[in-house]
Amino acid sequence: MTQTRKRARPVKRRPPATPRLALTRKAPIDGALDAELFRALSDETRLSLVACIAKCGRACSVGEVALCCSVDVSVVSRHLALLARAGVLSVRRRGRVVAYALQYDELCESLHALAAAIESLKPAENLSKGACNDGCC
Amino acid sequence: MTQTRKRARPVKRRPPATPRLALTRKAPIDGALDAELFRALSDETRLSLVACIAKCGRACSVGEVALCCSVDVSVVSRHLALLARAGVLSVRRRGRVVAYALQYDELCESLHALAAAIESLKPAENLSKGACNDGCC
DNA sequence: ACTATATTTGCATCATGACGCAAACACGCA
DNA sequence: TGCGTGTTTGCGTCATGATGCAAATATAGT
Repeated sequence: MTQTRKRARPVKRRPPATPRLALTRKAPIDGALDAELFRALSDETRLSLVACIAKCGRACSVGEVALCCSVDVSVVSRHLALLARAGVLSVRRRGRVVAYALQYDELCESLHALAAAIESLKPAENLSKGACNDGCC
Repeated sequence: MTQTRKRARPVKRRPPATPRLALTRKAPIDGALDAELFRALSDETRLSLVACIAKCGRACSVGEVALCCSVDVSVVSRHLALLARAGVLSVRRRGRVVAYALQYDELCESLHALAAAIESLKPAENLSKGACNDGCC
C-alpha cells in the first residue's frame, strides 16, 4: 500500500507564478480553512459563551450558560447548537438537561493543522513581501 | 518593575464552579478569541482568496487576485481590504498597484496562542466531559 | 396523568453583509 | 496636461443572521 520505491520527496515545490495558477495547486491549507468553524467563532456573543464554557472546564447546561450573557435563553440555545455543529462544542443530553462542553483536543488540532499549513507555504524571506507582481518570479 | 519577591506561581487554579463565575475569571483565551479575525475568515470567497495568495507565496495585486474567482474586482478589493484590517494580509502600495501578502508569521502566532490558551484550560479527563452540571464540582 | 422545569422551534423584526454596476479616484506615462 | 490602467467608493438589491417573544416539546418527579 505505501510507496516502496523511492519515498515521496519532501522538497518544497516552487510556488505558482500567479494566484490564478495557485488555484489549481493543492496544498494542506485547502483542507485547513474551514469557513463553518470560523463563522461559528465570528460572533461576539458566541465567543463569550465559548470562553465561559472553556474556563469552566466542564460541560455546562444551556440554562447555566444563559446566565453568562444578556441575551434570551432561546438565543443561547441556538448559539450553542451552532457551535456544536461547527465542532467547537460537544453536546450531550442528560435527562432534560443538555450539556455542552468545549472540544479542547479537536480545536487545538484544527488550529495547529492550520498553522502548519500556513507555515509550510511560507516562502524565503526575499519573496514573502513581494519583489514583483507581474508573475515574473 | 517586574515582581522581584516571589515570582508568579504557575500552578493551575481550580476552574470556576459555574460559567457565570467564569465570566469574572481572566484567562489567556480572552485575548486570543478575536472575533474580527474569525469573521474575516468566515466567508468562502475570502477564504479562496487567502488560499490563492498563500499558495502563491508572494504579494499579489487586486487585479491578479480577481482572476482567481468569479466575483467582481470591486468585491475582491473590498474583501482584501477587510482581510488586511483583520490582520490576515499585509498591504503595500506600489504605484497604482496595491499588493496584498499573507501575514504568515502573525497568523501562525495567533493560531498557536489560541491553541495554547485552550490547552491551558483543558481539565483533567474526568471533568472535561462533565460529571455534573449543578456547580457542585 | 399532571405539573414544573429545561430546552427548542416558529415567527416577526431589525441589522449586517455580499454582490454588481457605474462613477470617482490615483498614478504612471506620453 | 491628458490618457489609460488599476483600484476604490457610492448605491441599490438580495440574502443571511442575531434577537426576543410566545408556543411547543421533552422529561423528571409527584
